[in-house]
Amino acid sequence: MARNKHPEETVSLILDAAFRLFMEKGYERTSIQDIIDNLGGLSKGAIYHHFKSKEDILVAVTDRMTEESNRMLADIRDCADLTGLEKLKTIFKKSISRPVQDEIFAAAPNLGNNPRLLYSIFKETIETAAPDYILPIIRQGILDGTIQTDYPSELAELIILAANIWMNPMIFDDSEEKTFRKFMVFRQMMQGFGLDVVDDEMLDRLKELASIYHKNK
Amino acid sequence: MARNKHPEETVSLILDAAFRLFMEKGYERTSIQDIIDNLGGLSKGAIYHHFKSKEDILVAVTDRMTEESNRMLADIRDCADLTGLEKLKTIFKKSISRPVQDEIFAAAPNLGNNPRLLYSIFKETIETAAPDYILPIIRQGILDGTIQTDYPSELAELIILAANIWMNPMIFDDSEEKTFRKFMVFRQMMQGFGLDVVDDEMLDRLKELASIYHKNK
DNA sequence: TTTTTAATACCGCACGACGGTATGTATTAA
DNA sequence: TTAATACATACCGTCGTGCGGTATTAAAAA
Repeated sequence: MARNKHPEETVSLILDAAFRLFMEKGYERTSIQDIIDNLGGLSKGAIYHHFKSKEDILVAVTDRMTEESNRMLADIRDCADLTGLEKLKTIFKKSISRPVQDEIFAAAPNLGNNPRLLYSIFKETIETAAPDYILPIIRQGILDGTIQTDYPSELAELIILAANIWMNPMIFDDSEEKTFRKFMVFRQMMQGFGLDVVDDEMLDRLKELASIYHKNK
Repeated sequence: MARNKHPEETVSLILDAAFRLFMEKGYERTSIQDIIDNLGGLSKGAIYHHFKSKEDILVAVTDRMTEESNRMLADIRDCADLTGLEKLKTIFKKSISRPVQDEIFAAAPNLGNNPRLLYSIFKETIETAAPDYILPIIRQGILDGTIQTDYPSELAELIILAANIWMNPMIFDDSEEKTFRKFMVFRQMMQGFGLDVVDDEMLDRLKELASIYHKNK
């Protein structure tokens, strides 16, 4: 393939193909050659010019996956006129009402059979989402009196673990009903922490989302 | 190596070596050749006679890891003279006071850098521990009135996920203090579900355990 | 402007290691 | 004597990766 004046387009192409293949076949069962074959004439050398290893491609793919979500989290975290508790509530509300047509759902992913990708999400959740996004919000909530806890960072971890992993439809291919039941238990857990973040409107929206997702596959 | 009249001993040797290597280097960075080299004269053919794939070895290793724990869970589950809530409490008490000198801790494992093994534990937790052990106990608790919930299987999942994954020192290499703080949040979560399963004696024992574990490495 | 230079986008082959298999052989129990 | 089985040996195809080379570009020098 001819040299591209804008190499980031090539990088993007590689990531597109890699993402799709990782989702379809899993990371381990996707070879570099598979990615090449889905790229239209690009060579192995090209890939290893832009990425230093296959693992490096996985990292880039995961980054791109969580980018949008992290941007949303950052926006809410940095919003000036919400209490800590309100921010938490906003997060769950938004994560429920996110557009369904985005590429993640379109790929009909199956992280439940994808150890490496699941591991990436898991790591991202613990090492980034919890300390960088949820924790500051909880700290604020403690200051403004809307959240009470003696262990903010552990609370942040447990909450986001439940939300990002256990309730993630990409990981658990739950039925519509099961998703709903999980959410009910999640709500009770949050209430147990004194956090009333799930209202009935959100539950309605959730049913809807689960239904759409299951029609897609 | 000469033919062994008791082939299960050979199988056990293979699993011993594989387990140690998986812990030390991770599943993916352990090659079949590595296992062979740690076996004293056993050949590749021998391994592939007893296991049909490397993946198959991983499954066997994980099974052996969770075997003891599952036996304990089964014992408690099938115990006749405890209420559901008491059984839950017994589980957490026992899992805290388990002997520290067992092989798992001796290997100073690092599941946090071991995607495949982490995935195995994760899967085992969701697909076996939750439905086969915790769920029946919760169901019993509902019947005998010591546990109240509309969503028993989801409650089982969330509880065991927090306990087996989030609070697993093999996965999270937490400091002694952090482990304790997690347990406090876990306790609060359980209380939020109306489950008072963590008493002060358990917390004391926990501090002790965390301390021993960290001296080992 | 033209020429030179240095960087870089990409090619493609070759390598060593890997997981896995086919086949052979010796030992055992029936 | 036979059939099954516990191994050994030799080999295969594929994989991730390194590397020498080439063409294209933008910046520096003329």
